[in-house]
Amino acid sequence: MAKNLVIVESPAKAKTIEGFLGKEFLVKSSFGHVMDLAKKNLGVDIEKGFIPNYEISSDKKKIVTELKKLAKEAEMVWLASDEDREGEAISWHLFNALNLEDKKTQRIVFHEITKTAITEAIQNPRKIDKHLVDAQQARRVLDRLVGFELSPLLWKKVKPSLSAGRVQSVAVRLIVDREEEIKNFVVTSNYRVIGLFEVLIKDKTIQFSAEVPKRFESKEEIAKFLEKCKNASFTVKSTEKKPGKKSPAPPFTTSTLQQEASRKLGFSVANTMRVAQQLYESGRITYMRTDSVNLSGMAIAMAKDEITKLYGEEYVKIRQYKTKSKGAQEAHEAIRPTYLNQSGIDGDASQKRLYDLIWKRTVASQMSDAVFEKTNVDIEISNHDEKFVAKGEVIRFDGFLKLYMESTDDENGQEQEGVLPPLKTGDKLKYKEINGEERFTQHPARYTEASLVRKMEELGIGRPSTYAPTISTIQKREYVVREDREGVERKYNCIQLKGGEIKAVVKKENTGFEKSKLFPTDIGILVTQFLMQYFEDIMDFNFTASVELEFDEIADGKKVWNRMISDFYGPFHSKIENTQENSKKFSGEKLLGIDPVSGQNIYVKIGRYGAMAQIGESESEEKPKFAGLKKDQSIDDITIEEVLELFKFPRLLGEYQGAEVKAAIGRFGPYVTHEKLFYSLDKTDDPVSIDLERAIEIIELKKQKVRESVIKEFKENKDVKVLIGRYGPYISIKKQNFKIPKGVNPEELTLEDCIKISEDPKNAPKKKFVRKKK
DNA sequence: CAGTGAGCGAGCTTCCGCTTGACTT
Repeated sequence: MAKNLVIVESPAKAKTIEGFLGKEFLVKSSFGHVMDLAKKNLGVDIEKGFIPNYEISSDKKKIVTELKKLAKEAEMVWLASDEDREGEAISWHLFNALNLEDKKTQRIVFHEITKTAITEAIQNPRKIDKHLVDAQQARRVLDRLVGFELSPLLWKKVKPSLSAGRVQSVAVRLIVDREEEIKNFVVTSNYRVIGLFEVLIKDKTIQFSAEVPKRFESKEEIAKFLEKCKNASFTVKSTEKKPGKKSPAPPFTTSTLQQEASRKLGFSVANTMRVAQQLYESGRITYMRTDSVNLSGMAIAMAKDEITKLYGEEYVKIRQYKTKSKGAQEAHEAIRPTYLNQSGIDGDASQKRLYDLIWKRTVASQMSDAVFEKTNVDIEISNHDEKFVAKGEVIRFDGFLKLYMESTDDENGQEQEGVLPPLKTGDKLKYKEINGEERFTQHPARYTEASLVRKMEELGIGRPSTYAPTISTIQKREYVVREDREGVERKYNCIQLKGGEIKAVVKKENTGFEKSKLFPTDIGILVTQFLMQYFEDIMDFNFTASVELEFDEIADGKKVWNRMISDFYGPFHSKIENTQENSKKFSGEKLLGIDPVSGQNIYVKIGRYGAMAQIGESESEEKPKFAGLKKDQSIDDITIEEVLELFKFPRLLGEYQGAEVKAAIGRFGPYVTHEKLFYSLDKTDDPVSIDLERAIEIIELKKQKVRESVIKEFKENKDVKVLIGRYGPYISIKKQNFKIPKGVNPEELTLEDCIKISEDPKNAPKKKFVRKKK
């Protein structure tokens, strides 16, 4: 029996550490937090001074039982959760949940997973820091109070099942605000002029381009300028050389990894985290949820060796990076390869690509600066005050660029500055062509998942472990959608001087194209408006940062945690009560126009089931008519014609096999119905224009699919069927589904087998909440 | 799965941050 039990947070970490510690130590993991506020109700006793009601999380009962047993048998228990607020709380929860004794419990922390660091930690144990635990309790209770008082208010005032919270609501606000900025953005245009020049050097003609620094306001102004250029001579007036340098980006944190993987590999935030988890579990990289850019001494030494071996000593430059992000807790290292001498790994394509990115970024971070020589050449126009400027860039020493260059979010990219010919003052130049081109100003860019994470990190909102889940929550709640949008064609003016002639042409370009961008939905906009109106302080971008300061004071023992919560809760709760009583239903109702048939008002608004249109007044005696909007329609920009179309449903298409076929739009999108059965339409079908022929095609196709899905039927009992679905074969009995136990051949199932399987409580279907019918 | 939208009242939804598998019709 092991004398010592060490408990860490992650099982992969436990495995590594056990190797360092020898037989006397058993290393186990808690799989993160083991206790949390009660799931039901508020979980906080407000009257008694915000006493939290903790319980062991349902998915941790098993591990707690096991750890309890091991702790009892051990002589000493070492709580080795991470060295941050949450980690301290995990240790404290373990202490309570495992009924540990003070005298046989030690708290240890280490910053890197090396034998030295761990041995040193064991030699320097301490006790649980109760102040730090209190800071975590304050964080936890505040989030629960905010989330569990705001959400029910939304259910009542806006729509059921919605959610609000310190992090997610601000994330949605960022996207809503950005869309508003874009809507209000006024596009203007101006002209830039680029000349293609020729110079004769050693009997060779060399071409290069130069730009007029000034932007021209109009076509006419450009034409005048080009007219002058026709007869002008061009001379190099001055050349200037300046040295420049570029430094590598720091090693990856969760947030920067998500950004780079999005830009360079096109990964979603969730995908990046899934692949990184796989790399971590197979021991390829260090921990992937971190806000630290720090590398261990060992990692730096490995990087130095590797760079020297690959490129030589002049490429090495050891650097210590400092984190800039707000609220960083730095319990881990930066994300880096475990073994820097492995430049590649086995694995699937995603794993290889992500590893390659991490390896390059890490190694490059310890390499020399790239050194440039920048050249500026001014070109005089003999009959005009304006000048042309040619810019060139030559790399004198590539340094880290040999390996890796961080990409940017700027979609237009910078102009590539090429190599200029060796120009001297007084050189005479000839123009080949001079082009004036209309350029448009651009609205601020919509967020991608990764650029939203960057913004959140900048504001100190959310943590490395929650970026990906938060992004998926706001999409799951349908506050935000991630979409591609097609661009539109735009015309722009060009004027060219070539061979002494000036020619104007209109060219076309595609603009407004968006790939995987985040757009707010009607409901996202509405909820944001509601929260901004009644809870501006929670929606303030600095709210998290300011409560974080208070958490720090609690951690330092300068503030009592439940006093801080009490000070916050008082005014917050009055606002909740006030809004509850004094505000009306918040539906975003908008008067769209008049119904030409009835002469009544047409409104659009958000109802219990989402966006809808209404003809007539809610308060009138005669009940108004309602119609749901289609999924891709928005109350923001729907037209009255589109709304009137919606009221034409259900449309009778005709008869098929003696029964009516109708088309309509339901909760799950457009469908046709026939003999009381429903058939969803394809994305390409439009319920407004679909004809009987196509409807029959859809009906027959679905019927065919249903027939094909049947593996077995029983004459004796028509209710019982063996079917094949998305996840393989299953048993269906009167709309209830049961999975087939492993090792059973579905073809050989008898009716008795099926009934037996369905009656086994182990296979009972999960209880699902079904909305009651009226 | 399904054609709702008033109001009533039952029972339900909801937060953030720490961790992985179990599980889906």
